[in-house]
Amino acid sequence: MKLKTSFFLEKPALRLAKDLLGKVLVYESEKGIIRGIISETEAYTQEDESCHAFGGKRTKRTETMFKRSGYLYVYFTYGMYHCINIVSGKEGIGEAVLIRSVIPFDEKSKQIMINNRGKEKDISNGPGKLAIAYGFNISHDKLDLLDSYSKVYIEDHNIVLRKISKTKRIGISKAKDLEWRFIAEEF
DNA sequence: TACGCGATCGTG
DNA sequence: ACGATCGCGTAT
Repeated sequence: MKLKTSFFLEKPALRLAKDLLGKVLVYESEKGIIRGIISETEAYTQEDESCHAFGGKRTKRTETMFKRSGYLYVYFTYGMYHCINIVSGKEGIGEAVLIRSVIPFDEKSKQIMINNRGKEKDISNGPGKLAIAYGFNISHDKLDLLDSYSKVYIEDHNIVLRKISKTKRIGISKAKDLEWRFIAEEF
């Protein structure tokens, strides 16, 4: 079932980061429907130095993070990769959850991902990789996952998680010690 | 207008 | 361990 407003509404980043594990990120792409089980996330809040919206910093890029929960925040990094986030918290507060890894939900999704990636291994186990696997880019920024006509949304398939671990975040230079990275280890 | 650097990835 | 590659943010 498609997750609606009540799942996202005003949910803080740390909570949403955990709740998204085991849920399914769906994109009705032109090449077919792509489903992936979210297996790794990271939380970013405006009190957090490594967050793009640290201290309430609103720029053209970060503006999306200040929307209400449930919007897609897409940014371009390292001159070649896109990263996908889901906005959390209340409108006017800059925070989001980075989707770091997904597991293809079914064979058809996997084939589309492989096709988009141009290889068979390690197709969606990293934020830049999964963006390529789905075909997401900056044009997908500011999509509203709660809009009933949206081609991007989250589904609940009642996947049971046996083990969730919490670690330090990756690839950042500030606020390194916060354990705001969440990984679904066993399903 | 100029410049330093990054919520990454693939190769070596 | 390191280079690719370029938009963003901050400073000039």
